[in-house]
Amino acid sequence: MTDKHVSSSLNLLLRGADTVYSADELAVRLGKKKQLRVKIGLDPTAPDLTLGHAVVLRKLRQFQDCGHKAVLIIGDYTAMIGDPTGRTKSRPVLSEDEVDANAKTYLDQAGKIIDMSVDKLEVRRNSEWLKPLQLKDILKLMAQMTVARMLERDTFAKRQAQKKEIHMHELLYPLMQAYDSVMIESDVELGGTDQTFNNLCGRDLQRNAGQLPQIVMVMPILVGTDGVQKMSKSLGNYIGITDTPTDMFGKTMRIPDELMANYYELLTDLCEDEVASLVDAAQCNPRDSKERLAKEIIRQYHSADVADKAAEEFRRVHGGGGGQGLPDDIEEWQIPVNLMSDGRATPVDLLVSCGFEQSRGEARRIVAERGIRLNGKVIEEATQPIEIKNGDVLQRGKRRFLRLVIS
RNA sequence: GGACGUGUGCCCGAGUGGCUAAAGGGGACGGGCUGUAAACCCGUUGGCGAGAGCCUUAGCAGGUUCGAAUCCUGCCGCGUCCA
Repeated sequence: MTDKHVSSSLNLLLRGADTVYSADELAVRLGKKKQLRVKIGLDPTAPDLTLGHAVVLRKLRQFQDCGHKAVLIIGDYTAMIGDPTGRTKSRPVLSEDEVDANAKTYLDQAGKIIDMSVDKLEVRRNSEWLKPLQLKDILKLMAQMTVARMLERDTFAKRQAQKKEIHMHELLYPLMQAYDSVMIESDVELGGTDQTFNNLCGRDLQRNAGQLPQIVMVMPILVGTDGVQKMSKSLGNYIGITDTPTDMFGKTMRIPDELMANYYELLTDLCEDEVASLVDAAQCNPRDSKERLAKEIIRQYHSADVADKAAEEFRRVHGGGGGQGLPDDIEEWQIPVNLMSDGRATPVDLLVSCGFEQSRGEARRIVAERGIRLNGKVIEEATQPIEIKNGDVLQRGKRRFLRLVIS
């Protein structure tokens, strides 16, 4: 690698990063022209990946593309504590089978983003080195940290201020994660900004162990589709990596305009200038830029073809006024025979039975709210039987469709 | 271990014996307006019932009362202070 190469890959690698501790060190290490070990930790308790995870994984991919090696740590042992960042309650211990299953799903999904070839990826579980530790080893680990420093950590500090409880074992979490860095001799650790403290701990332990401290690169936390909170599955404001193209497209179109620039930067490869003009309302209709964004995202997890189709479908179903068209793929639902009588069925029965509504009361309400249509026509009466033909389309609100099948 | 508090619907939060299925806000959902954005407006937000209406619910278990989410007792969870 020439110096020129080094500086161009440095530019690429720094793109989108929130903070690097430190960029200078990174430049030096890249200059050594050896394959770097780039660590990323994952939590086997939550195997469903969102675009939030993608931000960090995409960065990891960039390192791989520059010739470096990704080291994925499956935190099967740290998961027993649960990252205090999420201030989750104590977590149930996962069985080995669960860890296996979760790790597999995770890898399947991550494979859509990172390079899975053997020379570019190493997968390890931290039980490998954490499990055999004796109390004396743990004490040695703990001796490398002071209480004051540990309590500096924002989540602990916050809880202290609010007089909330902090369990002693939680204090160990950052150390365990840091110890991972020592064990795999990582050169770079990637994470979200909420991981800054944990990752920096790794530097201390490595230094004490006589290793060159890892460079810590933290990526911004992706804001969810609500435009307010961090993207997470439990908050329901997420776009999943395994979402269908239709969902991915729809969800992306529904993000607040202000989020576009952010999503462009963190989730696509478009260059800054291009993004700048797309985001400038004077130069580009926000709707069109958002469509472009949705396409760019879907292309990565599906294909360019699929992305175009999703865009077309979206325009057809939702475009202009009320939106008349139907989606390409409508899930079919077989009406149970006992609901039908004389070719008729009651809306309430249908709605509850097909899962659109949880209770008959809800079903009655949604009909009263004029939220249910059959073949595009609003159903007025919740309890009057209506005629159903094979292939009729039942619609709830603007985006849920079901094709009724009568056998 | 002791003292005092506190526990309400998805969340926050009012109520402090009947008019309370329970104010208000948030969220969510539906409708309107739009670019299915934001903002804004309207509506819905325990179950059953075609309907009148009936039923279940206020940490848990009992009790007082014609009647309790509201008063009493015990238990549990949480919090603050003291040891």
